[in-house]
Amino acid sequence: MTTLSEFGGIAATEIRARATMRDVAALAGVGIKTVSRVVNGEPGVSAAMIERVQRAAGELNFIPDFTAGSLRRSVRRSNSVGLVLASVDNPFCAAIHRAVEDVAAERGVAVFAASTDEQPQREKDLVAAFSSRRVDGLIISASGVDQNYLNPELQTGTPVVMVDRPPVGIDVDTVLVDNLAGAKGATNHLLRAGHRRIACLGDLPTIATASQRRAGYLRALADAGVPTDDRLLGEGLHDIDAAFRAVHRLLCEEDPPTALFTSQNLVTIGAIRALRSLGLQHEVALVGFDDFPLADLMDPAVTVVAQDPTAIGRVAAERVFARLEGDTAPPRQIVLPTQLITRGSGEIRPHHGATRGAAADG
Amino acid sequence: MTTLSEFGGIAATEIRARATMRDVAALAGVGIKTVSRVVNGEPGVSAAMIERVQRAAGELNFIPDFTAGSLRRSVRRSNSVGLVLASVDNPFCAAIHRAVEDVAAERGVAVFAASTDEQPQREKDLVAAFSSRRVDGLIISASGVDQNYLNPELQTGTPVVMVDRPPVGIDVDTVLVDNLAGAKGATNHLLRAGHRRIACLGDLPTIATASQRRAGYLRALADAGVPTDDRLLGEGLHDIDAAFRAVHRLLCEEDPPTALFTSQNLVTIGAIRALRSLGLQHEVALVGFDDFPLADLMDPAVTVVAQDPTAIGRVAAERVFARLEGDTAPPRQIVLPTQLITRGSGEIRPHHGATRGAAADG
DNA sequence: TTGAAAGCGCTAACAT
DNA sequence: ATGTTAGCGCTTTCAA
Repeated sequence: MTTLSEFGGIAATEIRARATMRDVAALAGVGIKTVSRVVNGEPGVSAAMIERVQRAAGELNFIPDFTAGSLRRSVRRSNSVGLVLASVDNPFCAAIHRAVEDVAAERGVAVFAASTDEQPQREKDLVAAFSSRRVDGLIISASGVDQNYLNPELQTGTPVVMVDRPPVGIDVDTVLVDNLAGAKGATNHLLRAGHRRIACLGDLPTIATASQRRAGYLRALADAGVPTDDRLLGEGLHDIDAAFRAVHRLLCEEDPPTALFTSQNLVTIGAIRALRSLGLQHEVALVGFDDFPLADLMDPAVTVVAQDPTAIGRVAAERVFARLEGDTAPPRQIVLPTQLITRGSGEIRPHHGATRGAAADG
Repeated sequence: MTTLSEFGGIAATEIRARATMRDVAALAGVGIKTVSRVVNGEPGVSAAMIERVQRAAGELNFIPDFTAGSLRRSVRRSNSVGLVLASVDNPFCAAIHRAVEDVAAERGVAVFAASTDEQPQREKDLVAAFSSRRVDGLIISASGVDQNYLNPELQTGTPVVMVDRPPVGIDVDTVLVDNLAGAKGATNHLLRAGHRRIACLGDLPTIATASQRRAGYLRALADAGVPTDDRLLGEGLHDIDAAFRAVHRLLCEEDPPTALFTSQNLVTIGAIRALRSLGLQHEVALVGFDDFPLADLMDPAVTVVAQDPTAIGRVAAERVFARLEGDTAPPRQIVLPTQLITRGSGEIRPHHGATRGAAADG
């Protein structure tokens, strides 16, 4: 693999310090300001000068230090934004990330992305890290319960946009999905199919989206006059395994639910695995909040309440840049709609008294 | 949503310029260097001074400008790295991203991530953008055919590590997967199940991984003395739709394959959709290169050659930091193994002469 | 049209 | 233990 030759441990290609504007100016025999003008495409430089400077810059492989420049620039921008997500590795977050990147790239802005793993302290640490790098704006999916710590940052005029979860303690632009309506719609869909024993399986109620989805579920039941049953309310389900265990237990108990509403991606997948392990995937109905790749290729295909993470990311990034371009209107809360996508699992009708593999429609 | 009051369009909370070390020094009534020492935890400051400076810094919400500092620092680091991927939104890339982030975070290093969409020009533009922000290192999954453009960057001593695809024109640390062995293993697996007409469906042969996987497929056939058939070689399949169409056509032609080797994630999914649309998912065997979420929940579950993107990202990041910490050994090529995960689709035995829904085992 | 000098926020080197 | 000065690479200001 080593094709470039080496002599006594010293690489054939010497490490050369990076060329500066001064170096380019010296080589071209001009003033440093002329180089600056050429590099930045400022007017008022003769064609001959431009040619001469560009030749020198090319020879030295000069790449201007953007951050050094912005130290003195009047409109001081780092041309970077910070993106704080649950995990860059999560499909929902990754879609937001990509959308943010696309909007930023149009403006020559680079994106720092980082993951909190839902740890409030990490959220703060990341914001501090981005802040000390003087990002022009922040897009944050909150992990902590309180975003008070952002106040100093806000006072400097740095735009902050919250995504997916509403902020607490600060008043900033926010891009959310209508979790309550989506959850209500999902539950109504199951009620319409004839279900009366519908379980709601969700994440920690301290997570705003989880509690809103739960509220939507409860609202739908109440509106339909269907009594709630605490045994059908699962909480604190954070990953696939926890969801699997909770659903498995639920279905093996007395008087199990005939339908499941799972309020989050990973919970949905855990539920599918539990249903399969009991052979109940065609008996017990399932509607999940949040779409996921290949949901349509499952057996049965999975009915979901789809969000549009790309739209969330795009709108959030647009808010950041609007603020940077001078928008001083009061903070806005933008609520994006959800969409119920029926694929099969949510249209299964209730199988009364069936614990496993049983029959008889309601 | 607007809870903070406004007066005549002027926010109640005035925008205050960010505090500088000088401001803190003035408020604390000390020299600027003392502030620097306290902020950076340097020794040789009395407890009383530390207390006084910290109070002033807190009062002004002082956050040091890291980039300004590194301008003068002897070991000049931005404490950031650039990550250039096909798309941050792709599960394989996102897993690499997360692993890089984790290694970087341990060192207080932030990650710029960006997507090329396989466009060579974008690859160059992104490297230039990161370069002008003086990233300490670069991790790149090549989209272009040639990485010569990185030479100036390399001359400055910036560590560059290539991931997933080998570099052309430069000699740097590289983290790859054993594509040839993996593809050969997948093909052998199908041969062992009795298949003789095995199609190979891949991406553009200009993509190194695609051509290596194809080579592995051909090698396996040659070793087994099975003649190749050009009609069974699909190329240039970039997305799910293209793969769907190619596989659909292939299976509807005369003398269709009894097994498929798909050399990439999206191609595998396109193939699954095509098989399903023809009702052949239980007749035609399938082994895909690259694992994907829920592959085990498909019907049939999908046999794959799994890569470990987390390991790729981790190892790549570790190489970058090893170089930054002074490792001057010749560039290394690190080849990570693949793993055949049998789940069902790859163990289907050949159904001779079957075009759709037919029977009779071989 | 061109360039010299000052200074952005910070650290290094050198006082005190 | 604390402070002063110069200077990182660039842009701004202002002069030529």
